[in-house]
Parts: sequence; structure tokens; C-alpha cells
Amino acid sequence: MENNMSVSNFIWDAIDKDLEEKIYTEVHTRFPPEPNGYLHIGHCKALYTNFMTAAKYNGLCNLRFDDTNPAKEETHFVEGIIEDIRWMGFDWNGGLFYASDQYQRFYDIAVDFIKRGLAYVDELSVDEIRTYRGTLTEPGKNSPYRDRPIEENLRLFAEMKEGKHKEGSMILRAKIDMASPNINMRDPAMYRILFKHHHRTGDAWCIYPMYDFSHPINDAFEGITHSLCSLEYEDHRPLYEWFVQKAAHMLDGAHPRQIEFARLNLSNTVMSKRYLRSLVENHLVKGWDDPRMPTLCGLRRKGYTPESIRSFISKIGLSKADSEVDTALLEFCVREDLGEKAIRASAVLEPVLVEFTNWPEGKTETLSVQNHPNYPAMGEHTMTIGKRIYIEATDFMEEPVKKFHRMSPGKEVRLKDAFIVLCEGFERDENGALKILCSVDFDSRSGSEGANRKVKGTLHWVNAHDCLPFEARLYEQILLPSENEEDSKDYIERFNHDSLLVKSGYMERYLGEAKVGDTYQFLRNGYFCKDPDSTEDCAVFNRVVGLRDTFSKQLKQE
RNA sequence: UGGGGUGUAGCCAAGCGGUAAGGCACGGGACUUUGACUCCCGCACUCGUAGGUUCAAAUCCUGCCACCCCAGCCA
Repeated sequence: MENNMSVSNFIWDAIDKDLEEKIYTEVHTRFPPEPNGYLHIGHCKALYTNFMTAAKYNGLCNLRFDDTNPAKEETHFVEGIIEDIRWMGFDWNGGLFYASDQYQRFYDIAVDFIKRGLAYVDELSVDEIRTYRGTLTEPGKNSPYRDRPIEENLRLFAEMKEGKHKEGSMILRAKIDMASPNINMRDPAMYRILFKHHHRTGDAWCIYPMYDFSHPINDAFEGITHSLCSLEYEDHRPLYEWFVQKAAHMLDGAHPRQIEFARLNLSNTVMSKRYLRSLVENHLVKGWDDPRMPTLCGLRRKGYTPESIRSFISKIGLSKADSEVDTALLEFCVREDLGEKAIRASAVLEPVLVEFTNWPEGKTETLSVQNHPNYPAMGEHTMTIGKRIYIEATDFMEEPVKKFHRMSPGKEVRLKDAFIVLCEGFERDENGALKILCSVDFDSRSGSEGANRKVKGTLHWVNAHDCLPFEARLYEQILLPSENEEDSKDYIERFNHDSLLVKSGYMERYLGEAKVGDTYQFLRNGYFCKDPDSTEDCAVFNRVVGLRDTFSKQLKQE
């Protein structure tokens, strides 16, 4: 697997130093998703960072489900996440873990904390706790329950576990410092009561550990050396270290280190689960795997390759600066990958009929076309051509604009892999349907001696006599640029209702062999991936990404 | 106004006291039976800003400014 993440980054520098100073003798990381939703492209940065860091140091990386909140987690999310990570090509060589497998050990440590006066059961209400916590600028004050006797704490905590107390009636808190300028240190919650069915432990527990307590302890249990996470946990690091240090005697010498990096933001892309969910629930998209979604299942369905996503993550680098990466880079990466791999084929999205005036009715010729212009080893396939073909409506102009070297009356163009044709005119039937008339220069047939004659334009086409109908789904950005700062977060308002464009076209017969998930380059149109919505009668293709198009860019400028 | 972070080109990002890598985007050109691909060329006299130290500063020091995160019994 490639490992060309920017040659240097601050995390690897830090690890190099740790290794040099013998603070660690090996590197062990972990990817810890909460199974409460689908993975999206933003998660890939954390995925890549943790897995590739382990790989760089010949270390291990664990996959750990951080399932400590039964209210939000579901089994099908763990299945989906596993599928996505496998698809991305990452291997949890350190093993598969669940925080929920450690509930008893977390509990034992909590009891030990109580015994040592490091934790207490608080009966303040949620509102009272908020008040007692103080504010960003004012210190908090101690709970009246803070100094209750150890025996009482032990008894109450045991009762919490036994289900003798209501949800919200009491929590277990770490006893740290209510006056700390870091709010996370103001006696954070360690355990809360939750009478919820857990997707793995069922009803065995009714108290569940909080992230701040379980995460560092879990890292230690798994022998994680470097716990790589995103920037918002920076403030939690002192707490992370506090738990590791205070529980040291029960952690077998493990002393994981947390290092934070900036998460991925993509221009015009919503990454938050809440808004992704709102798009699904408001039926603005067809589901979590709608090709417009930034979820991995959405990108996969659209036709993105795991290689292109990995290449993208490797190119964006790793730092602590808040950033927003241009989606143009992601598109570049998928073009780069598919450009190498995709078989070229012909499909016309907006068909217009062309009839050859000097072609005998009923005559058919068979042509051989390369699957890839740069790689002859990828083979060839055949196309047929008859008296009538379809070309792209946008490839014809009655009155051409300047620099237009496609088809227009009186001009010659090459039909790719076939002949040069001269446009002699066009006619419209009573319904206004266009028919273009061309004469064929039979001496210019591809592969023959006359094939070297140069004309300015080359068009793709399909044989009207044997082509197959198909549906093309073209996608645009799901979010419109925000009009102003205030509205920028109103993702429903910013939803691009023209983000899906459906066209009915014709594709060459060869494409009838395509299987769901296969991706081709439709000549001059872009990369297209066959969608599961396809039927026997009509294939459906998603456009992964268009080709670079300097001509239409030019037109827009003028 | 408390604490924790971050500022290098339109967007990312290297740089770690010796005179601004690389990628994307953009512009120009060559090639072309995909206006694709590929290939050339161009694109920061300056690193948020103002001072200071030094023969030498994006790198060290000081002040200021801007932006992000934190007051869940979410992760």
C-alpha cells in the first residue's frame, strides 16, 4: 500500500522523538469510531492517519468500536463501518475491539478510584451541575456531595449498577478541581445511569462509562502508544493523562499518548452527521448511499475508488491548522486513478440523429476500438456503424461560435475510430426533431492509409441501429455556496435542488456487458459507474466525475 | 473577559537560524483520432502584524491582531 503522506508531519516527528528517547519501543494506534452512523470522507483522514502511522513504524493498528452510549448505537452501523474500512483496504492488524467488552474492567477501576478518594457519587441535578460548574471565566464550586464518605460512595455506586436509582438521579464524578481554568477538569462525569438496551451487552448494564474516562483507559488496555485524534480533544488531554496516571497501577505499565490533528473539511460539503441525517430524513437525497452524499457508501456507489480516496488523504497532509480542502483535489484524485484503469467506451447523453447520405441502407461495418489509448495491453473491443448514428447534441451547432471545431454545416469532423464526415446540412421534421445529414469520406477510415488526414474535431458516437438505451445520472455539488456568512450553516436552505440531473441516452452495445459497480470512461463525457438501480431493459450509470473540460471553461469566460 | 490551539499563494502544505519544496486550482504553449491524457513554461523579493536579537530570521524574543475549540449525565 502506498505511503506517500507528506514526507514529514508533526505527528511522525513526535513519534520519531518518542522512539529515539525510548519512551516507546513500538507504535500501536487505533481507529475508534462510535457505531452511531456511517463513515464519511472526513473519517478517512483519521482512518488513514492511524493506519498509515502504524504501517510506517511496522506497528499495529486496532479497530475499536467506542460503544459506550447505548442510546445512539446500533449493530448495523458496526457492520457498515467494518464494510467501509475493508473497502478502503485497511487491515486492523492489531485486532478488533469493543469498548463494551471492557465494561467490567472500567467498573473495577471506578471502584478503585472511589476507594482512593478520587471519585464520588453526586446527586445534583443536571441543571445544578451546570450551575456549579461555573463558566468560562468564573470558577466552579464544589458539590455538597463531593466529600461524602468513601463507604457511602461505594454503596451508592453499587446501587447505581444494580439499577436501584433512576436515570439522572446521580452520577459518578472524578474528584479533580472545580476551580480549574480547564472546564474539563471540573470534576467530569465518569459514569451515568442509562436504562437503555445496548446492542452488544443487552441489559446487563444500566450504568455506562463516559468517553473521557473510558477512552484513555481503553487505550491503555489495548496497549495503544499513540492515540491520534482530532483537535477538539486537545482540551481533554490533561484529563486523559490524569486518568492514565491515576489508574497506572491497574494498567500494566501502559502509558498511551494522545496527539491531536486538524480534521478534514471539504468545500461545499456537509460532514456533520446531524445534517447528513436531515438530508436523508427530508428526502432531499435518496438515502445514506445517495451518490451525492459524502459518506463512504455514497462515494462508493457514485464510483469513487478506495485508491483515489487514499491518494486524496495522502495529498492533503496533516497539520493542526483549521482548513477547508477544495473538492477539486478529490476530483483530481479520482480522475487520476480512473484515467489509468477505466476502459474507454462510447455513450451519447443527449442524442441527435445523423444520417449518412452516401451510405447504403442496410450496410453495417465493424470497427475495432482500443480499450485504452495509452495501454494497448488492455485490449480492444468492436463497434458497429450503419447508415445512422447518434452524436451528442452539444457537438453540433447550426451557427458555430468561434473556436468551435465540432460539427456544423459545411465542416468536416472525424468520428472517432471510424471516418471523417462532411456535414452537408440538416432537416427538422414536423415535431422539430433534428436530423443531421453527412457524407462519409470512406478513404479516411481509421486504420487505413487515408486515416492520417487531419481535421480539427473528433466526436464520439453510437450506431443508431444497435445501440442500447441507458440512464445517465449527473451529480453536482450538494451545497450551493452561501450567500452570506449568517446563512452559511443553513444546509437545508443551501441544498442544491439541481444536484441531480438525469438524462436518457444511448450507449454502444459493448456496454451491455457492464456489471453493477463497473466503471468506464464514456469518451469525452467522463467516468461512469453502473448503478444497482439498473434493470434488464435500461442500465443506469452514475457520473463519477467529468473529464477536465477546457473548452466549455473557455466558452463560459467569453 | 478564563483556558487550549492556529495563522506560509485562491485551496492544502513543507520548512526546525544560512536566504520560500511539492500538490490542487489558475494562465500560456507543445502534442493529440477523447478540446482527455502526457509534456514544457509561468504562478509568494516574502511567511497575520509591529518591533527586537543576529553578519544572517518564516524559523529566536516581545507586544498586538485575526480565526477555531471548551461551560453534555454525547463521542
